[in-house]
This record gives sequence, structure tokens and C-alpha cells, in this order.
Amino acid sequence: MIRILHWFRRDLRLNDNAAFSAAAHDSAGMVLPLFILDDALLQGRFASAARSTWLLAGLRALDAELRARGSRLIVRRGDPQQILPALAAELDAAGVYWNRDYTPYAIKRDSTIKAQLKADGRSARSFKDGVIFEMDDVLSGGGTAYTVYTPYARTWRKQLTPADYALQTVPELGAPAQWPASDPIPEPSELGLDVTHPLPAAGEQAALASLAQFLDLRRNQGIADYAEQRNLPGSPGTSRLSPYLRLGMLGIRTCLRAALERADANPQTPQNTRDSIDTWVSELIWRDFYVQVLYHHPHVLSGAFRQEYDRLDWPNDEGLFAAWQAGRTGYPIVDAAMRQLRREGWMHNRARMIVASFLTKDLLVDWRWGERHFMQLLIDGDPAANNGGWQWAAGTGTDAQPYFRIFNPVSQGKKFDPEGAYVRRYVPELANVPNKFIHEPHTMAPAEQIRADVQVGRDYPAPIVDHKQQRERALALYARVKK
DNA sequence: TTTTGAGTTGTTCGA
DNA sequence: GTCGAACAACTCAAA
Repeated sequence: MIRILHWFRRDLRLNDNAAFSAAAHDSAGMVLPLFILDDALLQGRFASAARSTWLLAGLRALDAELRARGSRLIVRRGDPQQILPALAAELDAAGVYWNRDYTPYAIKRDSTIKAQLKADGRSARSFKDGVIFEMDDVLSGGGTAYTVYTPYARTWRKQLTPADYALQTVPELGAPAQWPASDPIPEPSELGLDVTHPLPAAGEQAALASLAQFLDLRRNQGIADYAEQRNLPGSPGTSRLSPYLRLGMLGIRTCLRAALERADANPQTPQNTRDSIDTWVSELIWRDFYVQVLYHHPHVLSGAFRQEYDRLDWPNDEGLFAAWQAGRTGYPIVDAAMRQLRREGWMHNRARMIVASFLTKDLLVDWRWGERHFMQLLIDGDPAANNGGWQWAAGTGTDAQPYFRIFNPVSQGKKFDPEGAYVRRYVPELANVPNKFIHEPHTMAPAEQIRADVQVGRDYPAPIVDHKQQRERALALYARVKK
């Protein structure tokens, strides 16, 4: 009877898991589930107390899923490059399987481990699992990787077949006569993590329930209105699935299949629902796109995708950066968003664009400072998507917006949070400000400020920069690079 | 090789 | 308040 180790990483689920299914199949159920807590990832530049806490919750949920099926999760703490070959030897495993990860760190680590395992005479197999299309799966007519989203997405959709999102069921699992030693899953405090804000319910059951709720057409707030509602940060219009996708508590094939079946199953599906499903699938394609961009252009993690933009001479005012982080810029939609990030470890997508534009184009701070701050606080923080989003906002990335397209934080607020619901929720000192002034409270006359229970400059900051002026400075900053 | 069409999510200005 | 045009030019991808 052979044993195969399945090395869990960003795939904390049993359903629809390519490597896990293959490991169970090839070992006739004698798959040994393993997770390694890698100190390098717990302490690196992008380490996050919130995300690590979320991970620990995910491990507990995964262990519970496994135990319900007569198995369990083996946990080890340390360097995977040492632990895996040693553990494979100790357990006399015929092989080790895992799902691919596409960051430069992961690629280097995995290829080292694969070579070691093979030198030891074991099989080492990696699988595509976290995306629909990976690496060179989607190429332009010239045989090169796309760097522009729209033609990438067109080809992605054209070549998609049902086989690309076929699901595997959870296999029957066996148990060895004796389980190897396992470190306990640590409590967050044991890792020095002190996250006080609540997290979503972890695990694949919670993830599947969230997906079902999002796609439920009988409720008004399901996907039917997604195309419109998703842009309103004060409304529950987005899927909220990103934390589950980040750690693979939810599979991407499961998402895609469920979405497409909603549209296809019923010919009566109204047009706005079809549009919404299509819009959401586009978001899933964006996710594949940025993974693919990072795979082909790993330099984006240290500098601009378009390297001429590394010459941008950012003023990088630390005081302005600190005010942005704290949500005290005097621009209500920006402050609401930054406080949501601290309070929930999550931020609405529209708000992410607004605060990214504000940091780079209004405060003239290097996008990498914002990228790092997001990674440290977001429970869904993903190197590929986060980097892609920041570089897009900064105008240094793939498919860059024209550089003069600078968000106006006041008009964005008026357009996407007209009643100020979002602002009022996260900036309570503005709770009683009338809608008319909610996005520019400093324009209230003193008497109006008294009526609204807020004195700007005392209870809430006056704008720390002048948008119009900073916009001109940003244009000048970029113009210097262009010539 | 050359040409052509198009590019996530905007803003501002003037009629 | 609403509308259309200008913003500035460049790169990518496909024909």
C-alpha cells in the first residue's frame, strides 16, 4: 500500500482540489494531508497578522473537514525545504503532490523541493488548481503572453471548455495505522498575532455557503444586480468571496461552474442577471490575468511593470502617508475606506481604487508603500492581484490608464456613495452631516457644522492636501518621466 | 511588414 | 443639471 503526501498551501479545501484528488486516487485513499507553517511567510515583507489569523482559522476548519472523513491534518512548523524531504522519508511516502503557486518565492522553493524529492527516488507532482488558465495556457496569436487585459480575456473566453471547470468530488480517505506526530495548530497569540477585528467564518463549508448566497437569484442582493451594485461601497453588492479564494477555501472552478450554470440552466434568466454573471466572470478572469502577469514578469514585485516609471521621483511625505493609513486625510470617502481596512481587514473594490489613486496622485507617495500597507492588513491580500491593482492605479502597470485620468475623491464619493452610507458607517464623526456636504464637510459654514455636530479641524480633519493643486503636481511628476 | 483598431472602473470644461 | 468633446499619445494585438 503506497502513501502520498498532499502538501496544502493555498488550497485549504477537499472539494474540487486537483492535487488532493490525484493524491487520493493514486494512493487508493492513503493520502497524508500536510500543512507547513513557513516562518519566512509569517515574517516577510508582506506578512500580515490578519491574514495569518485567517490562515489559522482555515487550518482548523480544514482539520475538522478531514477528521469528519476519518483523516486529519498533519501540521509542521519550519522550512518546507527541510521538512518535506525528511517527512516523506520518515513516512516512507511514494510521492508528494501539491497545487502550483506562481510567485517567484514559491516557484523557487517548489523547484528545489521537487529536485530533492526526485533525487530521493520519490515522485513529486504539481497541479494547476488555483486558476482556470495558468502560465502559457492563454497566448496571443504571436505566441507570447498577453499584457493587455481585454484581448487576454477575449482569448480566455474563446478557449474555455467545460473540461476547464470540471469538478472532482471528495475522494474516500483512509488512515495509516499510526499517524505521524503533528504540531498543534497554534493559537494566534502563540504566533504573536493580536488581531481584534472579526473575521468571516473560515473553511470550505462557509465558503460554499457564501457562494450560494451570492448566486442566489431569489434574493435581491444576489448576483442579479451585481453589475450595478458592486460599485457602491455602502451596499452589500460584491461577492465577498476574495478571502476564501485567497487561501483556496473556495475553488475557482467551483465558482466559475456555479456562475455559468446559473445563466445556462434557465432560459428565462433576465438580461441584467446575465450581464451581472458576465461581469463577475470578468472579475475572475482579472484574477487569472494578474497571476499570469506576475508569472511572466516577476520584476513587478520590486518595480514598475513599465520600467521607465521606476524613474518617477516620488516626494514620499511620511506624514501624509501616516494620515492616509490612519484614515485622517479630510477626504471622507478615503478615510472611510482606510478605516474599513483597519476595522475589517477588507476593503470594497471601488474604495481600493479611490484610495490607491489618492495615495499616488494626490499625496504623491510611491505605490509600493500602499501595496505593502494593503498586504499587511488585507485578509484577501494576494501578491499578484494586489500588485496589479496598485500598478494600474499608479499608471505604471499593464494596460495603464491614461495618466491624466486621476480620480477626484469628492466626485467619486458623490457618484458611488450619494447618501454617504459608507462614509457614515466608518467615519462616525460625520454621521449627522447632510448628504449635500457628506463628501466635503469642510465647505459647511460654521453654523452648519454646529448643526451637524462636527467642527472641521477639531473633530474631523480639514483636507490635508488640495486636490486640484496635487493633480497638477502629479501630472508634472509623470510628465518628467515621459520625456 | 504595415496598418488598423482599441484600450476596466475619469475628469473637466463649455455649451 | 446634462451632454459631448477634449484630454495626448502610445502600445498592444490582430488582420
